Amino acid sequence: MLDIRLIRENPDRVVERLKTRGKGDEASVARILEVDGLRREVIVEVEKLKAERNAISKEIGGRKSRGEAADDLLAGMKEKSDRIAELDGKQAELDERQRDLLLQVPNLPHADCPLGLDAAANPVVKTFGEKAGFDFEPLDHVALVEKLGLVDFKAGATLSGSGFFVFRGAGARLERALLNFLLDLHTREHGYTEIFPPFLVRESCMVGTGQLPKFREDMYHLEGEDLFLAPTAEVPVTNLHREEILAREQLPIKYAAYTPCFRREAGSAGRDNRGMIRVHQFDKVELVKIVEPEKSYQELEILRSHAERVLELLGLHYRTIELCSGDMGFGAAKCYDIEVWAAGSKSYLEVSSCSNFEDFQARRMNLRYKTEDKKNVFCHTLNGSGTALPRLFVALVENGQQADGSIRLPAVLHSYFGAGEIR
RNA sequence: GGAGCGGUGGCUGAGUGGUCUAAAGCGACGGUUUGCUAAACCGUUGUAGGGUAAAACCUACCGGAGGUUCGAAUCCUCUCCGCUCCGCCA
Repeated sequence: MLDIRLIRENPDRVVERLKTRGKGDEASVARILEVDGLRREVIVEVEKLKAERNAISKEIGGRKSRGEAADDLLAGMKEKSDRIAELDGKQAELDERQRDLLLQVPNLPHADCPLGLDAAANPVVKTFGEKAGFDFEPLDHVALVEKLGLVDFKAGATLSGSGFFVFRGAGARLERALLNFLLDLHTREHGYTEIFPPFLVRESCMVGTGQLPKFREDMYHLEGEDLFLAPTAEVPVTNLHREEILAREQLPIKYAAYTPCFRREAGSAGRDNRGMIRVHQFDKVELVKIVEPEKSYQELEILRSHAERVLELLGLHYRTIELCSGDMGFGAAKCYDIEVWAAGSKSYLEVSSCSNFEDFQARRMNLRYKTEDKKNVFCHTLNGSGTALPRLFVALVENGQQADGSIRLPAVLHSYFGAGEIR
């Protein structure tokens, strides 16, 4: 959520920055300012009336306690109170309208963010390794996992519908091995505190991290209960500190959490619907940071390096791209995507998205810290996948395949998996 | 699911309709005194919004939302959260 004062004081700058996203969001700035103006007019009037009422009530109290009559003061008070109630109602309505509008406005892209309207304008900022070479035609993961019995797509469809799958045998074991590897890496070597949160969260948490109110149709919602299935651990983990004022010494806070992620993927029917690339439930280890504002961009670079390290340890070729203004997610001010090469699919798969939200989420969830000079200031929040699993699984399977159909695993996984290859 | 008890400032905790401008204590911060520390004494001490050139100042906030009243921390209704016990349960 943007600061209403920023919009009030620098509307032109806000409009100019929102335009770089290319989604027409700047149109709401004028409406927000209009509501804000009306709102402040009402506030000035109602507070003046309240001050008068308070003064008269106090005088009435004083007289009554001395046993004096106060009828002259009581006259007209009822009308005054009714008018106050009326204006209070009007103000509440305007407050709500203003908040509704503000919650729909995306974050302002950072000044460094490359300008552009879609993925074509995203610069590659780093590449690691090279595409694996094969002296045979590599298969894609669907063929490989079915041949080896690692994943059962049909069973997933039977149980839950399309977009769900079942790991079996060595496939399930590899998934579990990867989770352990990732959590160990981030907690032991990168200094994150492990969190295992609830997978169901309140609406207020979904608003806090920015999924709601705008993206409701992408979320699973429980019938009869006001709970949502978390689409990412970002939601429960970042909201761990909602409505808090943290001590400066607590920062930076660094959390790593495994959760399954639930996404309806409404509107993307037919896209990537083969295999495990785009599914309704998948596993992910997420990294979340809560930091001081001055340090958030430096923390973003570190966060990104932690996600990249996963692929480097696994020996997987990847590229990191910087998202341009028009391709960034709703809450991000700056964002990197990390894409791993999958030799069978012959494509780069997004396995991590590392974002700095600045104070966008913190303002929504009222997450602050006390500065050295005792001011309460919104924290900056960041998160990045470290990493998403099914696509990592795909890359390992496709890049590790051998001519006989077996799969060779990177050395760091051997102890986790209990073997060096799957056959 | 049932019954009961609670929710007040950074913390403890008083407060059953009118100077509540929320007592008192603790803590924290500043000061005086002091060889140093401690003690003692004095003072300060929340959040948000509005307002102003800046101030002054004003408003709201006692879990949340409504209501009663000229006036609500206090009375009423609903609700959320916590704790205890019972039932059920992996």
